[in-house]
Amino acid sequence: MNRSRTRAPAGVNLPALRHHNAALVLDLLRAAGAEGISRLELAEGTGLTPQAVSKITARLREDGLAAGAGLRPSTGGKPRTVLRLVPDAQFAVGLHLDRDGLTAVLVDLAGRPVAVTTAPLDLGAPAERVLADAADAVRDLCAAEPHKPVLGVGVAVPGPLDHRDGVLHRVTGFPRWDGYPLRAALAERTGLPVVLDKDTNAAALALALGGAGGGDFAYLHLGTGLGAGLVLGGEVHRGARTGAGEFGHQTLQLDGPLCGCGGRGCIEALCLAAEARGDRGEAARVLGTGAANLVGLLDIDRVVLGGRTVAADEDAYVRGVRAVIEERAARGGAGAGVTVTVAGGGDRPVAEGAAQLVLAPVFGRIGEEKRVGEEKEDRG
Amino acid sequence: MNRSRTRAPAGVNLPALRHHNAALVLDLLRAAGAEGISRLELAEGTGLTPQAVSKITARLREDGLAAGAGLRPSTGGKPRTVLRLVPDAQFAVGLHLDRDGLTAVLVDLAGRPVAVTTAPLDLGAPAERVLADAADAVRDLCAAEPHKPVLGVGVAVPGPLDHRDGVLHRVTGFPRWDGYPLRAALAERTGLPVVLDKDTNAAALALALGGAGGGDFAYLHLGTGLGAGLVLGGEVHRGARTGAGEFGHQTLQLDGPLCGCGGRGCIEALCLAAEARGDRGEAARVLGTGAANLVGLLDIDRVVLGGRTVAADEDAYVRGVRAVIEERAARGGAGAGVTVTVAGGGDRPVAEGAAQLVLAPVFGRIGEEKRVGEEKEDRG
DNA sequence: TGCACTTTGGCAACAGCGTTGCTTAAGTGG
DNA sequence: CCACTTAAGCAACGCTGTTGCCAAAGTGCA
Repeated sequence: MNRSRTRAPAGVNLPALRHHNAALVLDLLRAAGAEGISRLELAEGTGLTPQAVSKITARLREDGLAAGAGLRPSTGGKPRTVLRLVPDAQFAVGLHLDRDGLTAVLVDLAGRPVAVTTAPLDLGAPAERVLADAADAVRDLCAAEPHKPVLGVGVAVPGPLDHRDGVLHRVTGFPRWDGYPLRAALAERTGLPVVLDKDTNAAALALALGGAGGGDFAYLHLGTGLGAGLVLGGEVHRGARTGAGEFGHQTLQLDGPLCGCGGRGCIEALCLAAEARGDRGEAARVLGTGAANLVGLLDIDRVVLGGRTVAADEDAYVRGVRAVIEERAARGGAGAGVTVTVAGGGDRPVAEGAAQLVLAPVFGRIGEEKRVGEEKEDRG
Repeated sequence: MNRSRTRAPAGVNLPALRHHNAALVLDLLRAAGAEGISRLELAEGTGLTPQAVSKITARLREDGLAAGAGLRPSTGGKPRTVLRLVPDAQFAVGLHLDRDGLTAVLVDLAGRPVAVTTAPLDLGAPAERVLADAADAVRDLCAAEPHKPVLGVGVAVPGPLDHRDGVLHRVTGFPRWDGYPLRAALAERTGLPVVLDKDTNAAALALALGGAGGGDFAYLHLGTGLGAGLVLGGEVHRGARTGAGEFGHQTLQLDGPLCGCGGRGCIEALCLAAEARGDRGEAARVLGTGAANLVGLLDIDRVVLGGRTVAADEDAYVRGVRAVIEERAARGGAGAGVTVTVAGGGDRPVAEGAAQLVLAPVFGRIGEEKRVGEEKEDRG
């Protein structure tokens, strides 16, 4: 009786099944990239029969989402036909609303950016103004690929927010946005579906789909603050209220120095203080200790570092974090085989990840259950 | 190309769809308990049409898994027929192998124990001996409900292990078990399917299904050591190598006192040291700080405490942990509305949770994807 | 008491899914 | 040139949930 509320209705009928399997095939096509993938490999990857894959791919080709891409060398019989995703069949817009700037990007189905816009932005300005700027950026980008369907707009924002409702909370430093229904407002302005998420989650999603291996991982963003994006089981973990990933204010030093949040011994405070006094080794060690805690708690495969502070000296941070994790693993603790890397690419991955928020359902990554029994609106 | 390995083949065909929907209905029937649930409520809960629910429940009734249970009062028309789960249609065995004792329980489909056995056990004894004791306990319990199908045996064990392979790792204090394929060995002995998991995960699963509300939560077990079981998105989070939940050796005090694991400032060391010197308030504060970290990182709804050390003074621990979380929430951090409770029931929930490891797939909770394309063995 | 109305739930027909059995296409190798 | 191998489509099929319709079983007012 109580669980019926906590679990979304997940009954599956035939259209939902069809959509699910098609998304699965599309996901494999995307992962295969430009080199493509054969029908039999798709069958193996999905667990479906080759005949079912043939039917599904035939539909995808009819819809213009897939196309043939040559033949494999024969292995003694008829050579396999290679299929590939048609990346420019559909597009999505990614928007990164930061404290001082706006980055907008139009990506194709493969996630590759085909147009990028950056502009200064004052998050402290009236909502109408910010909204207008954002809507303008979306309109300009859509003009880059006229007559091609744009699936929607993904928006990445710094502060706390609710991914489900698309409502902002107290964006740090900009209390005016508290309770603002950004998703609904932007959807009305643009006439497109809008998805809202935290910037760290968008970055994590971009990394999860960015080719650099699968597995569970944590993206740790160290800029003026410290936050995390978690990918567990191949999906972004947001928690019930999109609050997951509050990494900066984890206590790492009981009764430690006071932090801006009012707590004591927060990772963020310790890390930034060390960085401020020039002790980058200590900053990396603090970050690494927090990362090692996370690795042990969630049993993740990799840690990815990003943000301006890390970018200032990537090597030092990677080595420092890696050292702490490896030391703990060597003692018999968790963390053996965990890789530590940097995200690279500056802030653009955030905007691209925001666009992936829109693309994810197409490939069956998230938001699947919302479609059951609903009719999709078709917008041109 | 790389993602095909990280993601299990999830293609869905018609038998899989049928099983999925039937499991969904069974889950709602279980949640409804003895008071039952009507077809229309099932339809609303699953998102399927009433007619589909009628077909599915008809099959369940034929299989003896569901039965009628009276009528609802009429609301102006034909009264609804109430359906309920038939709990004693099938059973499952739960085994809790602890360092010094063995608890075995036979539960029905509703998760209620119908027979319990406890016996002393020496985990340091030869594997043959431990295995024989476990198999005997299983045989004795099965005799309690003869001629009724037993779905399998769930086994909860303290140390690190691999849930997927069913292989033990270095069980703390008992290095001999390292690499022992307990699942396969016990499956051969008993002739039943066996599922292996950590004791904290089993306890968490029992709590997740134990009626006390849904939502994501963490079970923190403080006994001779400190571990955690995480339930995220309604399912137990194990991580890729079943390593998730290593909570005791999270660093909470940089350069703090040395821990038995070789690290410094581990929660476990700080907490148990405070407890040893009689400072229970400090022990609770340490535990609460770790819990607050976890609440912020994962955005969970509740924290459940358990274990012998907590049981010695439940009030002190609950109040202490709650105080830390509420203080952080009051400052504007995460944790508003998070409840802190104790598990209660001593160690028996672990054995019951172990049995739930076997029942979970029946209700579509976990291990769904393994069934696609495979034929289930039927054992009587 | 009887009739109108509401609500439940099953029967029958149906569209559409992946599967199976078979055929055709398109290569390699002796 | 022929035997063999492998890939991929066609047709028939079983089974899914859905739809349209109707019987069953109540309530409530005349």
